Amino acid sequence: MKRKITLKQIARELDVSISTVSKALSGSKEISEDTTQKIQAFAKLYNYKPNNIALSLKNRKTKTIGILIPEIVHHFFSTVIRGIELVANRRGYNVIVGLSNESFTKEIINMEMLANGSIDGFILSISKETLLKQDYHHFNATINQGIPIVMFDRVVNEVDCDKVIVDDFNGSVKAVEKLLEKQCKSIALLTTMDYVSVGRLRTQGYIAALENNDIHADPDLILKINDGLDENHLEDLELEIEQFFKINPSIDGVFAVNELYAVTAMKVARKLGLSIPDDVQVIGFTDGVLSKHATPSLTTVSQHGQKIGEQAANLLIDRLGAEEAEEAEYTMSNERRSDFIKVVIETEIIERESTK
Amino acid sequence: MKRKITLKQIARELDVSISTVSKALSGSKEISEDTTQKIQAFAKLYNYKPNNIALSLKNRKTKTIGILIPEIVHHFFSTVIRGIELVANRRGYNVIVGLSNESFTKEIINMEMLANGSIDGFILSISKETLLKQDYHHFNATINQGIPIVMFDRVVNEVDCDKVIVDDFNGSVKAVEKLLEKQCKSIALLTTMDYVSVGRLRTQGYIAALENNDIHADPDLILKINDGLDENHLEDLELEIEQFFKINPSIDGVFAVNELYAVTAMKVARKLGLSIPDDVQVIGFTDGVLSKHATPSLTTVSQHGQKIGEQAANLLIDRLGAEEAEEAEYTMSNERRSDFIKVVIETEIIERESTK
DNA sequence: TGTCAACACGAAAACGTTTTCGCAAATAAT
DNA sequence: ATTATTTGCGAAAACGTTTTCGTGTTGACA
Repeated sequence: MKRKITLKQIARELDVSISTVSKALSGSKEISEDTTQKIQAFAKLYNYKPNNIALSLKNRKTKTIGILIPEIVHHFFSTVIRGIELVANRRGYNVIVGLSNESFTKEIINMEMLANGSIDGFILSISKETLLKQDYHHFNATINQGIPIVMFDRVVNEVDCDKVIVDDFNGSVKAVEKLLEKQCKSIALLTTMDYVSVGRLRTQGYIAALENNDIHADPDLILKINDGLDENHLEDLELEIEQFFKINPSIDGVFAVNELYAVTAMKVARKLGLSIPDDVQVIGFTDGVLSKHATPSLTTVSQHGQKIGEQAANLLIDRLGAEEAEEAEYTMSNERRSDFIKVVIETEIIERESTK
Repeated sequence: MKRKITLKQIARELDVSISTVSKALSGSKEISEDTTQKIQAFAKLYNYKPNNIALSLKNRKTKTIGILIPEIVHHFFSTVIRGIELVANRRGYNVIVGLSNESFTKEIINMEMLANGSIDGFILSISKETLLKQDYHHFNATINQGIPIVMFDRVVNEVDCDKVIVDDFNGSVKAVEKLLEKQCKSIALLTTMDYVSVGRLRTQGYIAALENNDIHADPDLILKINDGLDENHLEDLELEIEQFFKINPSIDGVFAVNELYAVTAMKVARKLGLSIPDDVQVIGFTDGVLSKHATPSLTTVSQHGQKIGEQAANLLIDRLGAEEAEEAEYTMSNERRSDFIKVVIETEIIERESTK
């Protein structure tokens, strides 16, 4: 069990100073060719690699990004992580993951844990509880400490930072207009409570699309589902949707703000003897495994999670680079209130079997 | 933009030494109550938190675990991560994630990147390419450097470390026996190529279960699917399975080693006019979103990914603790070849609509 | 032979902690 | 009043780097 070798050990072994070793390894021309050769050979032999922690301490940056998301067992979030990891790695960064579990407190604890030097910046999506509480002080505190944040998907105006969002509004508009185009006359909306910003935006898109086509949005056709825990009370969800269908037999099109609602709607419809897409057409938001492999496969609004992750990572790393540059220059007394960027990722409709 | 405050700054501000501050904050009784009060108040006011990097350097441990998995957009792996994160956090550890993307090279690069001080230990699942190459030197090298590894799911005998595995063999046996119990006479197996150890084990379980019941396993009923990239050539997968069904019309039961194969089989069966579960019953391995929400919902062998993650994390952290203890004791010249633990997580059959 | 660069290298500081040890002053014991 | 013991604090080392600034040795040049 050989611990990793350090500069000091190499120095002692070769009877030179630590500085000489360091310089030789970085190829400084301050050191003679002879010693450089010798040192490099020795280092290679013992597989020397500089200790990251020591470097982090010295450089006051860790080259790692903190990701903070509400839940990881979730297709959308994991694609985002994949995107982040992809560009982070390409640009020499590591990725450390924290899970808030939709809890305000865990979000804060996680942030504080990572903000103490472990990471250079955050990429995060806000937990539901935080959204409910509307308490964003921890984000602002972190930013004030000089740690940049990039928010994605679930973002909020109260925090000044770069943001990457899905074009929820237009995505919904597109979806609903697609249904209209396919001759749906009575389009229902399956959505979440309003405090989830994406839910709200998608609802607005639904309404706007209808009104664009001179159709008055009938409140009875909107089902706001209280998703305390989503996955877990599947029965309730099914029941609720079934009731909804029974009360509104006119429904011939369904737009659901997530996959689960969409496939559940299909299930219920079939149970009620309705055929898809002949009697009811369905479009969901979020293009995940479910949509692809459901029968019939589901037409969806794809969010391009990976692209979101990539963009977020690029924004963050760019900003980290910029900060460094600023510090290097004359200290920029003019407090450059650098403007923050909001990237909107366009959605795309993927047509499958649940629409005609 | 106030950088985080350090001991040094507090010391300067309060006109005491750094050591005094440090001691006061840790509540050492070496320091008078007066100064302690003063210092603690000041620290609280300025929200002092010790710098993690500095601590890591000093203590030569980072309190973070490196997770290295082939793919994150995958229900099973993300549940494992959730499990790891859960106990890691509870036990004061952070979690840093690397993705190998099933690539041998990326696996090595990632390991080396993290092994240079960034983490205290690894939890990993081996990439397919590595499995194919059968080159495990990087794992052993890491272990020799004193960095413990815990492998899960895709493990390998050639590396001496703790392991957490699913009881693939018995899971398969249970599944097949369940089908037999439900009066299936001709049970097909949809599996992967043999180099994926879990695929092999599940295949063995299938054969054993049949033989236990005095049925000769018919090679024609075994379809080994070459999943170069799984998700991406869905069409091919469907076609291949369809051919298989046509050649073997006797099939009245299907056991698939993963969800995707199972739902695809159901899709194909339905397409061929077979009804599920009346004509064909299906059981899949891996209990993910697909199984739960497919129609009909899929009877599966659940792997308890989260439990696997929790166990793995506990094993690793226990070992890290043990190491520390060893160092503390007299240096243990007797080279305690500590025996490694292999935890087997039992599977469980979750019955749903795809079986009678 | 004396002066000056160039060369090759080392000492030391810095990043932010914790901890051991030493030392003075204050208190206690004789 | 003298010695012994506590009390309260600071100096310094250590973790592993990089980098700035010296400094001694060599060779060239006048």
